[in-house]
Amino acid sequence: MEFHNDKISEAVIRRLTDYLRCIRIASSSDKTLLTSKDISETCGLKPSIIRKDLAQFGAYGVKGQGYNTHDLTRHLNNILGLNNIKNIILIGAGHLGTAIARYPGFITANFNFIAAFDTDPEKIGSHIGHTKIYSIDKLNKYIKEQKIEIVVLAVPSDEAAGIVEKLDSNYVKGILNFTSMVFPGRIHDMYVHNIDLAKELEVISFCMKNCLTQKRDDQINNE
Amino acid sequence: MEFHNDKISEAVIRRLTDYLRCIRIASSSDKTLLTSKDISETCGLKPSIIRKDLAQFGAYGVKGQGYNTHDLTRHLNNILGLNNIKNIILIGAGHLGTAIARYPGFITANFNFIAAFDTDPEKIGSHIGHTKIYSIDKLNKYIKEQKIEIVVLAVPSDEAAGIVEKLDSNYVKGILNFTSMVFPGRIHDMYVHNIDLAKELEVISFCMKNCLTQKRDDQINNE
DNA sequence: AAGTGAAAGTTATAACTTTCACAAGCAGGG
DNA sequence: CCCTGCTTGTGAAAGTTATAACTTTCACTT
Repeated sequence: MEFHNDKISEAVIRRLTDYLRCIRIASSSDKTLLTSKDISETCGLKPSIIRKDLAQFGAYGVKGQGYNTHDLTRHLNNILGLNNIKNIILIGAGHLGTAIARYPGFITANFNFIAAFDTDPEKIGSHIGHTKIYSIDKLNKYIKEQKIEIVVLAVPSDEAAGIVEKLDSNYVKGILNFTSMVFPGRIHDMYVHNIDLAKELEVISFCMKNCLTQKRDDQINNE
Repeated sequence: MEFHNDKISEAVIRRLTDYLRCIRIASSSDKTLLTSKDISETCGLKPSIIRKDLAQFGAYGVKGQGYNTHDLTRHLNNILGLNNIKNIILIGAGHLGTAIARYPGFITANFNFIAAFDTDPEKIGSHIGHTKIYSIDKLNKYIKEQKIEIVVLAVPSDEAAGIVEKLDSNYVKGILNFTSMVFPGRIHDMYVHNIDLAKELEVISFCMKNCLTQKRDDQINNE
């Protein structure tokens, strides 16, 4: 990779994905150049930080003009490693798991649900879209055979810990955890990322009442 | 409210929700006291920041002992405003919307989906659990009548902007946006919170490759 | 009833992030 | 071919956050 700086925080990465989305939205129009101001208006961040984030990875812009949407998309995809298709699996084919597997955004980002796993005998053998559901007994065998690195976990919360514990960490390096179970950032050298939908609602609910400014990491006032 | 400090960042709020979840998980055992170290081990944060976060809102702990799980839960729920039931609505009763409405974590956090809205005539009149699906034409009428403050948006991405634009901002103050559409933090005085499931996968994918440390806001190394 | 250990609360500092302000430089027009 | 306007890229300053180290206080023990 061609970028010089040696340390990038997760916050920066999150913003890069935002920029990518903003470009996607904007490029539906015929504009071929976007300025940091343009992007800032879509995603609500300040132009200065957008410029700084992008400059960190190289001078992608043209002074006086802005950023070429096509080039910038390519660069961002490259930084984020989204250029090649990554096979991932789904564990738990309930309502949420099914919805996740069908979520169109994954395809855009080049993630492919190659298989799903569940305990329910009625589900085993059926499909979610093109993704076949297998018995969870075959999970680690499949992981090994297909060298699966990323797993999406959408089982009932009380089953989550047991499954994570058993996952073959020789192959699995990342877990996207949609259960209400909380895991520390790393388990057996696997990177775990917790997403709790209710949490997001809790945050928004608090922010609604207390937020005064409109920036991302809001400063909030209480009496 | 009894807390003295006047500024709280969103990051703190996110951590508070984590603590709440950690307590929930831990309190299934018979422990009545939890230390900052206990909590740190479940959620992967450092004990010092947990103590600092909690101390900011008052001295809830007992020196030498830890935090009383019951008291701390009550305090955290109080800070986050989760003690009373909040009626919310769902817009878009597709796969994702349906899964969200069924997500058990919302009930725990006292959020109640009082109604859902969709354009599909076949869905209108049917139910997701106890939540009835109405025509989207009746959306603003319903918002006004029921004084809805929080809306969960799970429609196809290309419909998102149109719906947000039309929402009655006299009542709606918070939008939880599950579409791939990106909104700035505030629109017409409504606080918008974007959740893109693919984004989380993008972040984890990057972190997997590059993360070296195990803390939340990871420091990442590239060559 | 004093002593001890353990963990909360607190403070100071280091690390990191964001913001501002300005220099640099490209494109288009005259 | 230079001049003008505009936006990037950057370096320093401001602001913010996390961390470690320290002090306090409680409960339990003897």
